[in-house]
Formats: sequence, structure tokens, C-alpha cells
Amino acid sequence: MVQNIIVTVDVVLLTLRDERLHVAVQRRDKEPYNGQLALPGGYIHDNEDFDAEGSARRMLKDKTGIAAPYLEQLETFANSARDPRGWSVSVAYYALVAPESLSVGQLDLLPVDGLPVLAFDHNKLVAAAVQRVRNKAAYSSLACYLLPERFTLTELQHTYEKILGSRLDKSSFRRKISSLDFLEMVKDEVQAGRQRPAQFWKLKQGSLTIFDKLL
Amino acid sequence: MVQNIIVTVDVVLLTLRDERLHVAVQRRDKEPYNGQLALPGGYIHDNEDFDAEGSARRMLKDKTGIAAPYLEQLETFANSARDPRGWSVSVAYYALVAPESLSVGQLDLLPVDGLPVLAFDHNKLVAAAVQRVRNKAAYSSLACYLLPERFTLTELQHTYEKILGSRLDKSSFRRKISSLDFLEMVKDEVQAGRQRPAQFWKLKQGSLTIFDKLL
DNA sequence: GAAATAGTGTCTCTCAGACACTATAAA
DNA sequence: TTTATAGTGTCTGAGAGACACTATTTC
Repeated sequence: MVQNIIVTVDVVLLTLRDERLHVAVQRRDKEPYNGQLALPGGYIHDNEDFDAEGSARRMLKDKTGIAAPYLEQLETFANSARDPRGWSVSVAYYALVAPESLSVGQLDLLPVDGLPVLAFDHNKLVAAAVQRVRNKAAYSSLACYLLPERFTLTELQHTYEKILGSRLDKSSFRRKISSLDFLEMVKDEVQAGRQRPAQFWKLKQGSLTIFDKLL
Repeated sequence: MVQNIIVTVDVVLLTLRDERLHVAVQRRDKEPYNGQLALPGGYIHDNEDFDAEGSARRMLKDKTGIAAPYLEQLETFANSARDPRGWSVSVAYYALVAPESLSVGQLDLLPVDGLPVLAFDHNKLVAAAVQRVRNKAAYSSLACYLLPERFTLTELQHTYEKILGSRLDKSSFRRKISSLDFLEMVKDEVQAGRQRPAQFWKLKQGSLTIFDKLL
């Protein structure tokens, strides 16, 4: 059995900037699609990577310097038409980071709504990631990963609102969040401003908390 | 760039039998894992299959004769350790069928709880599929695909109960289902028995309906 | 004091769970 | 009539949405 199949990993790196979800892209410097915008990604190195998630982390590290974002497998795109070189498989991952932690190097950040045409089927990958995030955020603590480690409840609520695209009631939101008990108060740390200071919070444990739909 | 990576598709075919979820497995007749139980699956044929879902359908068709079950991509398992032949990728799918439509040929049906050790990492694939089905069934019309085309509301309720592993209230269940409006009454068709006949229903359109958690 | 935002209290309306009830068949 | 299951009606308690209120800072 001889297969002639290209195996790659691509990463949809999302962050929140100027009130909207943005995705990281870079201009390709080789064929195919030379000069076009594409997601960070590349071949799996079967002599170097242990698994596909490892490949994804390597690519993120190489291209953004980010070592430990929220990272999850998205979907696999595999057919004979997506790459002019032949039958190809892309195991797609998506990653979430706080805008602060992203020093844009070789990468550009573009709003996910109204993207230009990207290389390969990368527009599809972005669409799938955005749909997944919008959907999953509605019933989980996912939104926290788009914020820095410490944040206020108002910032968290605004993050949810930007992702979901709808207003949330402050009182209901706080009731829900505090009943779920996945946040930990950062003692003695508050956000100062020209008004009443806001309490800082952070995620309690590493794992994602799932709950009933917020909206 | 030369890659030495095996690319396969495996299918977790699930059905409901004797009150419990069962998975279809077959005994392997070649190395590696010769003689062990494994999921139906195999190499992607890059000269024959258009995409990975096509591969999955081909394998289902070849090994079960089933042409159009509910079929969805599950997750991709890709690392250097899962196959003794080297770095390998398995794009896993799961399929749901009514027990009636399954004429067990070369396949065995085993309860998903308490499976023996399967070849490769196939126990992991089954676990992932079962978790996905149990989770997704709670907030969608997924359970309908484990029933024949026509079914009664009581049968549907029992199907949900078997998947979710908990009792549902008849009145609440019917309120919910009818408010969601994804079922169509099969006029003049009822299930006879030694008591009041039950109305038959079927899915209205092809696509899955998503709703708030049942439980 | 005013302005601005953080954070809480309370009312109401909806809806899920519980459960009793009615309906329609076979024997 | 009894038995068995299909299918409906009704009460209640928990919780979400709406919104008004209090709290704490800067100026």
C-alpha cells in the first residue's frame, strides 16, 4: 500500500481586539499560493513531532512565541482538491489568547468577519473555528482564555457579549458566574480607575467548565 | 519534504440493542494486530476517495452494506505510537443506525461498556464517540437516528433514556419535543398492541435540530 | 457635592419537574 | 370490567430577565 498524501497541521489563532474577534494570518513565501495570506501551519514532522497537537504547539511557538495558550483540535479537512499538490490532510486546531500576550511578529491580525480570500481552504477553517468558539462560549468558561490571567467581572461580561454578539444582564450574569464557582478572587488586587475599584478574578483550575446556555 | 505517514479512516458504528449502546467491531485478518478485534476502517485510497467522509462511507458500505446512516466526523488521532508501522493518522468518524437496519455480517456487536481490548487505540475512539453521542443527544435530535424511520414518542423517550442513563418525565418530554417541531406525524399510521394505539412520527427534515439541554 | 462604574436586591414571568388525570385499545 | 399503555392538564418551585437600588472611587 503506497499512499501519496500530504499531512499538515494548521492553527486558527483567535483573539479579541477592538471589540471583535481577530484571526492571525501570515503571507506565504513559497508555492503553492505564494504571496497569499494563510493560517500558520505546515507539514507534520514525523521525525520530530510526537503527535498532531505537538505539531500545532511547535508551529505556534515558532511563529508567535506563544507557548501555552488554550489549544483544541477543531476538525480535519481532507480531500483531493484543497491543495494543488494532491491529496492532502489538514488537522486543524484553534487557539485562544489574550490580545496582550500577542506580540505580532510575522503575523497579521484580521477581523474574522469580512476576511479576504485566504490560501487553500483556510477561509473554511476560520469559519469553523469561529462557529465553534461562538457556540462553545455560550455554555462554558471558554471566554476566559481570551482575557489575561487576571480580569474583572465586567471585562468578562464584555468578552462574552463580544463573542455572542448580544447584551447580557449584569445581575443575571454575575449570579450565574458566581454560582458556577470556576473563578477565584485575586485577594487585595483591584482595578483602579476614576470610579469604584473592581475586584480582579482568575480561573480556578485549568480545565474548562461547562454549564447551561447563558443566552 | 518527504513524509512517512500512514493515513487511515476508522468508523465507530453505534446502535442500540438490548437497552444498551453497542459498537460494531470485526476481527482483523492481517498484521498488525492480526486476530484482534478492531473498528471497521482502513487506508484512505487517494486515487479513489474524494474526501475523508467518502472513505468512511466506502468502508461502511463495504463492511455493513449500510449506505446512508447518520455520519459525522469525530476526532483525529495522530501520533507516532498508535501504530507499530510508524507515524499514523486516523480520521475517526462515528455513525448511528437503527438496530433493524443492521444485518450483522462480518461484524460483531459488543456493548460499549466493558469492551475487551481492541487493536490500535480503538478503545479511545469508541470512548470518544460514546461521550460525544451521550453529550450531543442531550441537546439535539440525534437520538432519532438510532431508531427506524417511523417511531412512537414513547420509543423516542426510551431511546433518550437509554443514552442519557436517566429517567425523563413523559409530560415534560412531550412538551419539549412538540414545541421544537422537528417531528412530523405519520398520518393514519399507528402502532397497534394490546392497548391504546400509539401515533407514529418521523423526522421532518434531514438536519439535526439543536435545543436546550433535556436534563 | 456630581459623575462614573462596581456590585446587590427584588419582582415577575416562564418553564421544567412532579404527578394526577383522561383516552383507547385488547382480553 | 380490568389491564395496559397513550396522551393531556395542572400545580408548584427554581431560576432568568428586567431594572432599581446601594457602594466606592475620582474630580
